Amino acid sequence: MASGDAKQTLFEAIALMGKAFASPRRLELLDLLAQAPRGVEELAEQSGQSVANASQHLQALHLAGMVTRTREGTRIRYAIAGEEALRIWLALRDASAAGLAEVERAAHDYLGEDVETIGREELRERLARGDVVLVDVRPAEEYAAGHIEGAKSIPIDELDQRLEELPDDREVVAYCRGPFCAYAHEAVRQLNARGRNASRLEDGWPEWRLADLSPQTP
Amino acid sequence: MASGDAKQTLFEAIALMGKAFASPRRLELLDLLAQAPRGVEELAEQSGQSVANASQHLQALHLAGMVTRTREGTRIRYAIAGEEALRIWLALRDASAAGLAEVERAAHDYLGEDVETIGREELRERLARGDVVLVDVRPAEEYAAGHIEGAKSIPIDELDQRLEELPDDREVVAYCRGPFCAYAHEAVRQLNARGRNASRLEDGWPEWRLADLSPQTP
DNA sequence: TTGTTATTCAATAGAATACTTGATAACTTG
DNA sequence: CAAGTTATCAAGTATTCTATTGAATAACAA
Repeated sequence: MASGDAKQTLFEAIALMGKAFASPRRLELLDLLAQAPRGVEELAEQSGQSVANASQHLQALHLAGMVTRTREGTRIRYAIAGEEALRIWLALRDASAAGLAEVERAAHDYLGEDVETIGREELRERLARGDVVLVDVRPAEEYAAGHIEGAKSIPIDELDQRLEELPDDREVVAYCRGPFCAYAHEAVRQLNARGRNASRLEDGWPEWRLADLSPQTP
Repeated sequence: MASGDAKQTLFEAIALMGKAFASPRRLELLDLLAQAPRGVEELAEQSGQSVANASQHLQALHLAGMVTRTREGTRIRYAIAGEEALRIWLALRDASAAGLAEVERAAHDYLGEDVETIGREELRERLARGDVVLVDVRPAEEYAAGHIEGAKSIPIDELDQRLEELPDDREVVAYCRGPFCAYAHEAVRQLNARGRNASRLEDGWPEWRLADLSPQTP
């Protein structure tokens, strides 16, 4: 039987990847990248940290194989590394949410009171029937980087000015970054306040995409 | 919109869970627990670390919600926390194996040359047809804690003395802890050396169990 | 009670990590 | 080529993590 040494190397390599998920700052970057690829400066700003720091975290993520980097002229574009990376990140997030009351509480504080929710499968069926208007309320760049087929982009900031763009004979479904993203909640509240029938997709774009990539995900 | 504070808390809570996967020693404990529940002392010994150290790591895993602990008289029995924990651990392990050439190399050093492999689905079909003898070559306690239905327990150490227990009109399939466990490889080599037709299941008990728990896993 | 066994706690030294600031490198554009 | 962007590197300090040691606790048996 081989030495325990090789086995040790194995665990060390996996831990290297695990370390990538051990810092809130890195997770925040990963969360942003799950929506759309970005440059270092944008990532730094949107996650509220210094550029140098963000760069270091991004390198750590890159070393762990969780993100890819491509040079685009003068900027470097980071993107999430692929299905595996996305799957781990979502699994970790969900497990944490399921396990810790603290997360629940924080989420509730952040998201506000509940609004009506619709599941992925139901949405798919109703889209096929032409039964609903689907609105992507994330920032326009994230929509541009990828979105649910058939969705219309109305960033949450512009929603109240662009209400008439939504046909009023159909129910509205809003979605955003995921279950812990406040945009869709907010959108549904605004729509309800205007007397519109609206609900939000239970999760967001990354989950939808992952489900499309590997149809067996629940 | 709520403060970024609650959002921050969210990432911190997830990172807490991520930290659980950031140390090779902890991962080794988790890997053992993925096979069967155990007491602290056994875990310490089987992973080659001091009892106090193992205890601390186990507490970290417990805090992160990855393991459960139950008192049983004078000993405390740790077990992997559930489907979620198992899924994350396997996802991480696979992603690491897929991404890093180093892991490949270490695995190859450890496992030796390739032997014939059979997939989960194929095994399931052939078991249903009564076409193969399935042998669990892990230690007896791990078999006792859970095994593939229809498998016979022959720990790898005893295999050469118990060859006649295997009917020689059927092919043998061996399985063990998972793709990086050497037992099944070794078993197939031994069987081949005796002129038996044998192959190993491509992964192991935890993967089989997870697939049963949530049938959609690939 | 007094051992015995199994586990955890507390203290500590050394290693690794996080974030800051200021300098440097790679590439574009004028 | 010089000036301007964008990203990384390097060094320093504060913090956190890891593994070790030896002592403390909890459950049980004699």
